[in-house]
Amino acid sequence: MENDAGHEIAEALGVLLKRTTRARLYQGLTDGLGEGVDELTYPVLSGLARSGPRSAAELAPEIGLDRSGVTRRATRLEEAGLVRREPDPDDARASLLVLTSRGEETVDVLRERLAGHINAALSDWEPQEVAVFARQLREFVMRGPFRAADEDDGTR
Amino acid sequence: MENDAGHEIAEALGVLLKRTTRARLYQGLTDGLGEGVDELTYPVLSGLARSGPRSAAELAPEIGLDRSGVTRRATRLEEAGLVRREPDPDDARASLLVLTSRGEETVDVLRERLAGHINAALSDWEPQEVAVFARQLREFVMRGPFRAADEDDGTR
DNA sequence: ACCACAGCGTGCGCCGCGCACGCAAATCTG
DNA sequence: CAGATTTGCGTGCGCGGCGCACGCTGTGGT
Repeated sequence: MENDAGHEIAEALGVLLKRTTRARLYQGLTDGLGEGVDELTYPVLSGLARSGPRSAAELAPEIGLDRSGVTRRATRLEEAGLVRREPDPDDARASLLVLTSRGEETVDVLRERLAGHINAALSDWEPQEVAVFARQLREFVMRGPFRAADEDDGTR
Repeated sequence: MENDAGHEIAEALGVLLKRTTRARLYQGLTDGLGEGVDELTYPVLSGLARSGPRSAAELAPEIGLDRSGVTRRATRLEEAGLVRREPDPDDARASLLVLTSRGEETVDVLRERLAGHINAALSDWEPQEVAVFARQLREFVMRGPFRAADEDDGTR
């Protein structure tokens, strides 16, 4: 069945995921950004930048990890000075993860690098083609079949 | 920068990768297919189905793993009766990984399930929209910024 | 005031991976 | 043809990340 788009998408995703498993996001994406930040800690940074200060437990399902995993990664970022732990003003036992100024700078750099690599790879596409693809991919990811089991619908 | 497609794609990929890290491909994708097959061994099956019998070392860069990792996964599949090791007729020290009939059936089932889930998720898209997206995604994966460091160009 | 409960961080065990070693076969060299 | 080097495979070892379960502290209800 050659013209079955589902198979084609599945195949492409398979290759993509295998690659990103190893060369996680991009070779040397986090070079020169200090010790704490790597492919593992980046999702924490990105999540915090997207949603503002949050607790580790609240961040966990979004990253697809246990709370303990987020705690460890956040600790690494804390030691690197990119994340700060603040007591939740509403709940003294909860501690909020907050990006420091250096953390915000770092995530900005990472985002810029990522977008740059992607735009460069798509430089020979038609601009409207790229725009369409971006919207479709976003839609596919949001409504597609890859939703985690215990994930809220993103409306916050 | 709202209309920068690079950022939008990067964001979507980030969410996708985080999700697929945990709920690897699809919840319950490998249910009822026996003990040996899971999200880890699937790439081996898929790779063998795509390229025919190959050695573990030859398969490794495509999966993004060390040879030893492929060996272990293949061993698991072998124990489950989905993969058979055959001595390479041209080289007695090399052993080729070959899908058994059950292995082929299994990978067919998996492919069908994956394509089914994807098509279902995209059921409210225009058919030509889906086709365009599939081609673009394939193009993006093949020529995009996520190539592994030591990977051939796919032309075989 | 007491008591179940919620939230966090951490020790423990598991699992997968990369590295390096040993063995067997092939290829090279004289 | 014989010895030496290279190639390819599988496996033992150590490392690192993860999930689970525990203990501790604070919260809310009765």
